[in-house]
Amino acid sequence: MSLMQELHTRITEIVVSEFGNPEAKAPDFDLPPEAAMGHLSMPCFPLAKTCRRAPRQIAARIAELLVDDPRVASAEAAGPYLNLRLRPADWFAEVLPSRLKGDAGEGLLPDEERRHVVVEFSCPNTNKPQHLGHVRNNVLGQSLARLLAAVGHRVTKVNLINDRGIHICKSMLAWQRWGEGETPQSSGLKGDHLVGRYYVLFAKKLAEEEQAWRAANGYGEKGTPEEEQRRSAAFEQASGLLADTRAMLVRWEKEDPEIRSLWSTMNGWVFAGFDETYRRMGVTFDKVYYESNTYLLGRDLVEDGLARGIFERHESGAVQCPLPELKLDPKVLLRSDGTTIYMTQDLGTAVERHREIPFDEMIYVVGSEQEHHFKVLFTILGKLGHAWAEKLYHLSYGMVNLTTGKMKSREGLVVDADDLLDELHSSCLRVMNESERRSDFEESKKAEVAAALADGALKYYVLKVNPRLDMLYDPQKSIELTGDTGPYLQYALARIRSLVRKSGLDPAACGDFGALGEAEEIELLKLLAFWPRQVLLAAEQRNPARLAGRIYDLARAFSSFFSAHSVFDRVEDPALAQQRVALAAAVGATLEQGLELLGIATPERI
RNA sequence: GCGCCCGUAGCUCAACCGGAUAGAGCAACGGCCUUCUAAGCCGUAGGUUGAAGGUUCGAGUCCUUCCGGGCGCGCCA
Repeated sequence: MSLMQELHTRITEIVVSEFGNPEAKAPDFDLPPEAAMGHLSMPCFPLAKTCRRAPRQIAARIAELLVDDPRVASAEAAGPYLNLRLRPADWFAEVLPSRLKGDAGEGLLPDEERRHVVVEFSCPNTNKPQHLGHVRNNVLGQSLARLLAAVGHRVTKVNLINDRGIHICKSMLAWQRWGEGETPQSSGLKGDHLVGRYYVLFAKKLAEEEQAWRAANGYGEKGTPEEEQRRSAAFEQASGLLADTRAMLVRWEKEDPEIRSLWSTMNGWVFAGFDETYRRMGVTFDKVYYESNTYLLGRDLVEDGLARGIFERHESGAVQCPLPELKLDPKVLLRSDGTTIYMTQDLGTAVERHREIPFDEMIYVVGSEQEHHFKVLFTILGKLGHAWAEKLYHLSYGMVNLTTGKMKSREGLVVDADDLLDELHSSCLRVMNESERRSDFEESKKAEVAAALADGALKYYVLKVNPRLDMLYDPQKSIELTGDTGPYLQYALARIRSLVRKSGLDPAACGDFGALGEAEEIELLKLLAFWPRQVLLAAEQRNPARLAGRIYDLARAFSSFFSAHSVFDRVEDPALAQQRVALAAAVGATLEQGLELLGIATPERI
């Protein structure tokens, strides 16, 4: 048990014995708002009711009884708050070795709370390259998976690629019609970018067709909203391009060899492109599924539900699920022509997934615009009698908006993931080339470091924002490399590594910490002591942004310490140098763990 | 119309599920490299937390109403 835990237990004992309240449990320790107040604080308000005593009296009494505790250097009541100071040497001796070894400590869940968690994320379409929205998804999913694993869960990362459907046929049709046999090789384009180009081209040709159609029908002027809606619907019926696309989908479903061949060729290009982007971002999966293999799942499930009276047949012939508990209209699960829809597939996929991987919990990392869909999905699975439906969770994240407005992939108004990484890469290179300190870097080394920094800049930019919120992407700000950024964190870590290396001292060889005690050192100690709990909280709340903030706090505290004090150079007392190196190394190990949990690269030198 | 989410410094975001004086970065201004990495550090300035009520020892956080914004409510995916 850690010192903090011991003291917490001790305080609970005091509360029980002093105030005769067997139910009471001391509130969690907090950091006092001012360092001068002490190391730990505890508000005593929550105890007031059950102890039937004023908070300040409780704080005072606990302080009184703790003064003689050998683990405590000082204990005082500041009004209703209890402020404690530990003996720094003892606290350092406990925390530093533990952080150096990367012990999870309180950050590790007890065996009975560990689960097998499936995290499904990324799930791209094969009709376009990945953009910033996908980046947010990838980076969130990857980080969440690592966080959950870090606190003791077993995690399976899963990707379900949307590789079929009418939208895929659009890029296929455009390539077939206007591509003139262009390939990634002939064009020098990454496969996903090439296909994306034809998806955009399709949208352009369709818009032209619609314009011509409107002109021919005398719809030059914009009508009322109702009229416009009718016209759009009429155009959808009249469009030759759309009709051809639908025909292509039918041929695809009939496994027409020509269409299937075109499909696998173009998908192959996209997969190769995706692989490169994933590799670049350090995103990996334990299992990859393809919708072309799973899209038929679910029909039997619906038929079965119909037979069991859970679903009903509408007079049109469609099968639907009534949803009075959500106060919603019935959700159609099979169209009147018997075909399946998105929801049907998701139902089938979930059931199949649980059969294959008997998870305790599954997290879908999907944009917030699908909250309604998942609410309905989980409800229907529950109605079908799957107890695990309660263990499904939609990690809903907000949209990434641009300073110029919304992203629209059909119109090519997106920030492309690869382009953005390239831009960040050259920005990092430029800074390195301008720096005299880095004049001895080899060119290949520079490129390697720039890649790592670009990785950190992008991921941290995305991860530091609470997933739930929409975020704004500002191209100017995102290539900033100073201040609250990924490179700042990576830089702090690289400095520590260099420092420890140059000191020639073994951080682990340090047994005594009596020389430490400067304000900046204590600040670091507190952050390190709370670290395992922060990891646990971030995992519990499924919020990497929480951890990102704590990593930044730690890096900033170290930078302050580093500016204020010499670690070993010109430090007279060898014991002090040794202890400061151990402190630096412990911070380094923690930063390293934190960055790893965010999926951010940690270059040795910067 | 109904449902969900958001509104904090000029801008982008924090605030450890209700705790002490709401914090960072960027932008602005002023300092700090013959010493362990200046992608750094220190300082100045910047706020009626959209508005009004309420709940309580205590509210940016919870409740109500209003204002403003986003996203949904397909036999599309």
